[in-house]
Amino acid sequence: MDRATVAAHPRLDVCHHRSSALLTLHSPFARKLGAFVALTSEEMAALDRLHGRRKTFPARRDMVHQGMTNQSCYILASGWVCSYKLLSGGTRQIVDFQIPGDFLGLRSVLFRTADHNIEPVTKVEASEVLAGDLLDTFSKTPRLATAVLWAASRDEAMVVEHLVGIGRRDARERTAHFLLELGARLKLVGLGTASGFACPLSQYMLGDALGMSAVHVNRVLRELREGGLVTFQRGQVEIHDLDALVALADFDKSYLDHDGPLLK
Amino acid sequence: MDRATVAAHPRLDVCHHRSSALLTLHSPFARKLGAFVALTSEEMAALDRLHGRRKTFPARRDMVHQGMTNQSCYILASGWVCSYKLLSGGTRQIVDFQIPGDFLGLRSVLFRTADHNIEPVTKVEASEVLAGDLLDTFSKTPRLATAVLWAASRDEAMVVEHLVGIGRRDARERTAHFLLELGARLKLVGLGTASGFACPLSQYMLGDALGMSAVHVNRVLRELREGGLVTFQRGQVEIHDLDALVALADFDKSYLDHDGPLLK
DNA sequence: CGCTGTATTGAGGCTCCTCAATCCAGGTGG
DNA sequence: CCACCTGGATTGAGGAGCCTCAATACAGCG
Repeated sequence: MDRATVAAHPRLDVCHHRSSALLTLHSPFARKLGAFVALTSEEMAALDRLHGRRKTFPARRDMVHQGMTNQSCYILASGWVCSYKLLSGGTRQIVDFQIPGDFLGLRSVLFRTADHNIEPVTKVEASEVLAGDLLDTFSKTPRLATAVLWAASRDEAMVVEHLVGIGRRDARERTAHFLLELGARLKLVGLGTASGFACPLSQYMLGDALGMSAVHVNRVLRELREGGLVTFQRGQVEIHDLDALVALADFDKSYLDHDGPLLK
Repeated sequence: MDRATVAAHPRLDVCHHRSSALLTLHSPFARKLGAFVALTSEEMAALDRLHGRRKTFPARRDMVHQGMTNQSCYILASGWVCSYKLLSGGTRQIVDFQIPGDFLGLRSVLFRTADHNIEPVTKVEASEVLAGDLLDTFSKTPRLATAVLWAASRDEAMVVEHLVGIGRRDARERTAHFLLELGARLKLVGLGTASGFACPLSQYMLGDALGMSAVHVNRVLRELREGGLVTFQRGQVEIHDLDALVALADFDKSYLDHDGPLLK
């Protein structure tokens, strides 16, 4: 994997989104959008201007909760957050986790009121994106609107995969799939390797994400550990038998990754 | 709820998307986008041009299946379709049903290869939208890109609600929620009333959508029927006690509907 | 050094599944 | 016009998976 040299014409820089030196000068978010739409330097600059105030949020205190109106959205710089919905019974379902480079709260902005809660799992740093700025940018830089549509579709694909898992995979398969997906995403932003990653999630959170009880999560993790597949202890996930895990989970990462920008 | 008269300036026509006579001249799809972004007549025209060949598909034969490349997407004119994913074990999970006016296959176009299957539930008529036309339209008519982003986000909200249901609602609640959501969507496009709607889905399909077995669907439907809540027989859903059903399902339809366009 | 949140393990029970039989309606061919 | 066929709906019986409750073990922290 040789690094491409920075070409004169910026369009060419992003033909292979993971190999452009120039891109690493921009935010991980810009790098992500560059995977979908080959961005010009103007578009890159517009993206950079989008980043508003840098804000810090403490762990465990909701950044956004259901029903709030006129929210901003955020681009996550460091830390993990989760998006979840509360049910009347007091239970919750975690829809997704966001890791550095992810966009969050887009739906809360597009609809005027938030339809889900956003809670930092750890201490979080994020750039605020004002709703007005976002919509202005879309009208002035239409290709960015398309790029964000693309990114949103990738997020939707993840939610769909999550739905499939909860609907049709049993607890072991579902857990395996979840860990593999998380690992693949973290690897894409340089926060993990093929053999493992740091993971700040508690078994309660895993349970709320996987649609099962924390107790059962514990039993499943033990089974996976005793089967020599994967270990999740003390905030660290170690993948011991990737192939077996992939086979168990029926994991296909194609929905997470692309070879290059789809729109030239 | 008085009907607004058709104003001279088209921008104003769509302030209340369900009350504009002019809009009914356009496709249901245009009406839906108009709920998000107040469309000018030029934008409307661009939307109309998007509709390509009208195609017919027989029931039960996949229109698109996983892995196909270079797909078109479609705007559904009549009939029902479902989007589903197959698992290695031979089971499937239905992610969503599409009804007239819905856009389908957007993700299959944005990514170059389809990540899910699309199967007509009934005989279907749909306008083909070519991938190139779609992207061209986005660049020439940027507000339409934003509008489609909005519509895609609404779809995502539905998938999220579906995920929450499968993860954290039991079979009765889930089924009730599903029927309510379907009813609300059909009502929005004039295919149902508050008291019921025609529904071509078999109990097998319901099971694949709700993440349960067809046998259990049957038992749950019986319970709901015997409880006087709702009857689903011979392709017809009759809602007998809407309030009780809403309470049971913890149903909040705000994610389906909006008061008016969000972007003026 | 107790407090608090998390992890771990056991016991018992409920939900939902699978397998299997029966019933019913619509369509088809004789 | 009826026997047959097919796909869906319905019901029963037994079992697997996951849940809840509850106890105990840990680890970090003020």
